[in-house]
Amino acid sequence: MSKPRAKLTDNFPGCPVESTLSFLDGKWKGVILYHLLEDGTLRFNELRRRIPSVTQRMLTKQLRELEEAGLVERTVFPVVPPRVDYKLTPLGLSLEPVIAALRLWGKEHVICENGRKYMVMPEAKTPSKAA
Amino acid sequence: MSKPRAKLTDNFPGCPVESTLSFLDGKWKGVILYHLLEDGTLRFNELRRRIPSVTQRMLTKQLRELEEAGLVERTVFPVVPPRVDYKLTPLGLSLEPVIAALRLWGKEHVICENGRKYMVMPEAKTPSKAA
DNA sequence: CCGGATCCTATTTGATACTG
DNA sequence: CAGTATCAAATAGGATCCGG
Repeated sequence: MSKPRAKLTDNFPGCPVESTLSFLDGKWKGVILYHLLEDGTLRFNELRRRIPSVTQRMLTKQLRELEEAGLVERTVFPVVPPRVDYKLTPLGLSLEPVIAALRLWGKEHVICENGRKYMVMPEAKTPSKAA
Repeated sequence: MSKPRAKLTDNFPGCPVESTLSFLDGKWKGVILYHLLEDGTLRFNELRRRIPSVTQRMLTKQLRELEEAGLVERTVFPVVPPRVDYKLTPLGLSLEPVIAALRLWGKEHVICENGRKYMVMPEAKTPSKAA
């Protein structure tokens, strides 16, 4: 702990971009947020089923980080067997446009099948030239 | 090589989100893209000056990854001293709405000063949790 | 059902020195 | 100026077992 690597970037113009990305960091936060946006409230194992290749440990971990960031709310029901619900906080919900933008770009420019990635160049399909 | 960690997620609904994020992954890609969007073309050290805490090694690495992803174009001028320009490809430019969304959210919900992060809740205007 | 605790490996990043 | 090369540290992620 002698020298904590700069957790975030410098306070420079690009900072807001990095700040936002820092909340989406980790292998599963994007999908988690996506599913919570879609379904509203999900239990732990419901989330797990929607993200088959995530391990219990990592799902827990990423959910805790999202919770700590104030994006996700965790509700524990004192019942047996245990029941824990996850849903987005207002702050989490406010990420909707961000997730939407990420999703849109992915749908337009990446073909994702069977775990493989293929790029789709912009001119090949839509000549939406904004340059 | 026995079991390569799934590089990407499953081909599930959240996939486009994850795909896009995978291109922005790494500590500096966000800022790099931001600055290239802002300034159009930048030389290596110009980029470095805009991102003071990035190391030479990392800047090179991330730029190479962006190049390989087809988002950034690298131009080497055969002169002495060397000159290398970086600019976005059309595909890279198409990320503009994504970066804009990330940036907007960051500006609205995160205060980033002196390397510290403070959240700004959507309803409460004052960050009562800042400790 | 929802985790926490351990252990272990892979990947990422940083520090530093060197080069055409 | 724009990198490479090496080494070491830190982190992330996965596998597995345990527990209320």
